[in-house]
Amino acid sequence: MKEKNISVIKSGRNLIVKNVYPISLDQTLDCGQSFRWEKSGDNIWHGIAFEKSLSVMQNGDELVFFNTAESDFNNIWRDYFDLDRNYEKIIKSISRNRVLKNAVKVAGGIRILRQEPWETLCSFIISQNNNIPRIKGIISRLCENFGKTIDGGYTFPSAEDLKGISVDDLAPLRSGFRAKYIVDAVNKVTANEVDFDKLYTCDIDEARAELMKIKGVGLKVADCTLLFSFGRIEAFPKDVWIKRAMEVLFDGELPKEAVPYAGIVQQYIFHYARLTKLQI
DNA sequence: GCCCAGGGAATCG
DNA sequence: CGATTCCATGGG
Repeated sequence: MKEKNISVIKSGRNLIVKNVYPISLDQTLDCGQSFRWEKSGDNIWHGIAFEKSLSVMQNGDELVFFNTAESDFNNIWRDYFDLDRNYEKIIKSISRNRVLKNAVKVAGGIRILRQEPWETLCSFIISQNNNIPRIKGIISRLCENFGKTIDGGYTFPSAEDLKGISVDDLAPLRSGFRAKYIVDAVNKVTANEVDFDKLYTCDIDEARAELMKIKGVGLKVADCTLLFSFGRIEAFPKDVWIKRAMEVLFDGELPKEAVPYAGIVQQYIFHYARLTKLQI
């Protein structure tokens, strides 16, 4: 599993990371798996995760982590950006399929993030029957109202931060019918009725069922959480885009080359379908 | 006004 | 079971 030659070089207060291939920060941070990263005009991505603020930039095949300690890189960002998974091997394998080979051309720089479970669960509860700009707005207001202020912005409020919250308390989010789902998630997670720890390794259907104890969490939200937080690439979130794309591209059935890497391929297809607006 | 948005619950038949 | 309807809100 470990990729061979990631090299991490200190350069003043920055870290230069080389030999990560393939990776595209633009694709990875703007493909709908996360909602809190923003790129400034100077090509630098800014975000907050695990209560740490990060500015990061890509220069060709180099990643520059600004003002980042090696310990933070190794403890947080290395896993967050999934830098130790061998994507080259996966792409080689799925590219035997002609359509997937084309999808890789426009989306092959995506890394499946390993985000905080609570943030991902909450974000995709908010995502249901919603569009990405408004999802981002609601999440932004959630963080401003209930997160901690740190240098560079607000943290995503933990379930514990939100403990005891009511639907009325969430009114400033303007999240509509989803507020009651957020409340139920807060209640079940803080009460340990939903156990995140086992979701990394337990049977995938058991993991889905665990998350689906929460009202407002169905198969799609569960699979997004398992894929974008727990590295469970066998999860395959089926949203409206994917359903359409699967029909057009594959007559409804995932090519067998893709099955072992379903979740990663899902992101390639999702990004490909949205970019090309399905005029394929 | 209408339609749709990274769905899911409730309620049918 | 599968199919339909409703859910809040905002942009096109």
